Amino acid sequence: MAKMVSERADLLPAMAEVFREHGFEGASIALISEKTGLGKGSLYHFFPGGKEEMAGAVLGEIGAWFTTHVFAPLQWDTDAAAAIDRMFRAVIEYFDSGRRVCLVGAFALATSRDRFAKQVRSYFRMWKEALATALVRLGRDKPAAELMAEEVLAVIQGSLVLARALDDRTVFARSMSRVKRVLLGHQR
Amino acid sequence: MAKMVSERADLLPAMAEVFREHGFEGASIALISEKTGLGKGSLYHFFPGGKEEMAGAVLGEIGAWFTTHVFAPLQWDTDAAAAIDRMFRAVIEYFDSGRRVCLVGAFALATSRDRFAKQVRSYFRMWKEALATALVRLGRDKPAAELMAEEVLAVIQGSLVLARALDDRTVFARSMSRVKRVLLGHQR
DNA sequence: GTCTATAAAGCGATAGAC
DNA sequence: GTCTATCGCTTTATAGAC
Repeated sequence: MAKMVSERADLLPAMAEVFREHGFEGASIALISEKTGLGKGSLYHFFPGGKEEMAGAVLGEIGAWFTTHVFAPLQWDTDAAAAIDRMFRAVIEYFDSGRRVCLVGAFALATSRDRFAKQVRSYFRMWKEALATALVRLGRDKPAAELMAEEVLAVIQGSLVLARALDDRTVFARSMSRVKRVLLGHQR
Repeated sequence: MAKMVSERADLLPAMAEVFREHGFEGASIALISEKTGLGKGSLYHFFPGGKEEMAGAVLGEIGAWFTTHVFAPLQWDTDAAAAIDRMFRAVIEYFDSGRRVCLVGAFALATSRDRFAKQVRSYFRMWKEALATALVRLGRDKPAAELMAEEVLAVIQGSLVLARALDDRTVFARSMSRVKRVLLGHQR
């Protein structure tokens, strides 16, 4: 077995999965080491700040992914309806139809909220603003668009909670198509 | 300072608060001991099963509270509109207008879900069924009522996530009044 | 029923060889 | 850059005095 040389970015997906499944406190360095296949020493080499830096980096990557694939299209695409449609596709795929938890939402509920408050708030604020912008472009007035955006985010997060609680992935798919229908005005 | 003699039930509210604020893994016995004002020895006297039994008892009490104050009225009250109205009052007060997290929802997202899957599922199933029953009594047909109930629960849970993430308690109040208006058909 | 003392295990983090 | 060994601390849980 050859010794592998890693890059920081390569570790993030596996680390993200551990944090998603076990939460910040539940994700032990031993477990992260096991799931990334890297010894503790190597982990601390890449993340001298320890577990907190690891979780911060994971949140950062999640934020970047959503910025590229969801927020930016919503904000700037001239075809707002198409951007919203793509948002739902991306969300359904990302959260694996409700089988996968939203790490940012989970962190928001837990103790970790305090540690990562800035990143957590920024994630939801950007999403809300981007979606509201798309809705304005679709003809809604600003205040109504912001209320709608807020409700959509709440339904997404709540459906993830409910899907997991009821152990029923149909919940998430159902909620997403319902909300999409409301947003796009029964077009499809 | 006189030595106090406690009852198991008296400890549950303080323990619930610790679990809410720190999650299952974050709630250490030392912290629970501090917040209940009881030594570790006493805690293990009441809960020989340790932390898992403590969390289970807390979930049990939460379930009982909601059964009495929310589920039963929804299920059996002949005035369904009044029962729904009271549900929202109870929920807003219980979750302290969004400042307080839903422990059951938080457990659903975290590792603890697996341990307490039965209690978590039961809580949401009972709530959904009770609310759907009230909606049927209000004139909706069964399938529509169940969909609405599902969405209401999702909005409640999601609003709690969002309120905490954005650190904005107006989110929760706003969502609740919006959802209530939809359910009761713009009556008030 | 309450407490303190303590055991045994796991934790995050570091040191240092390679 | 990777690993193993280890430190120091906290954890859950128990034992036993009162």
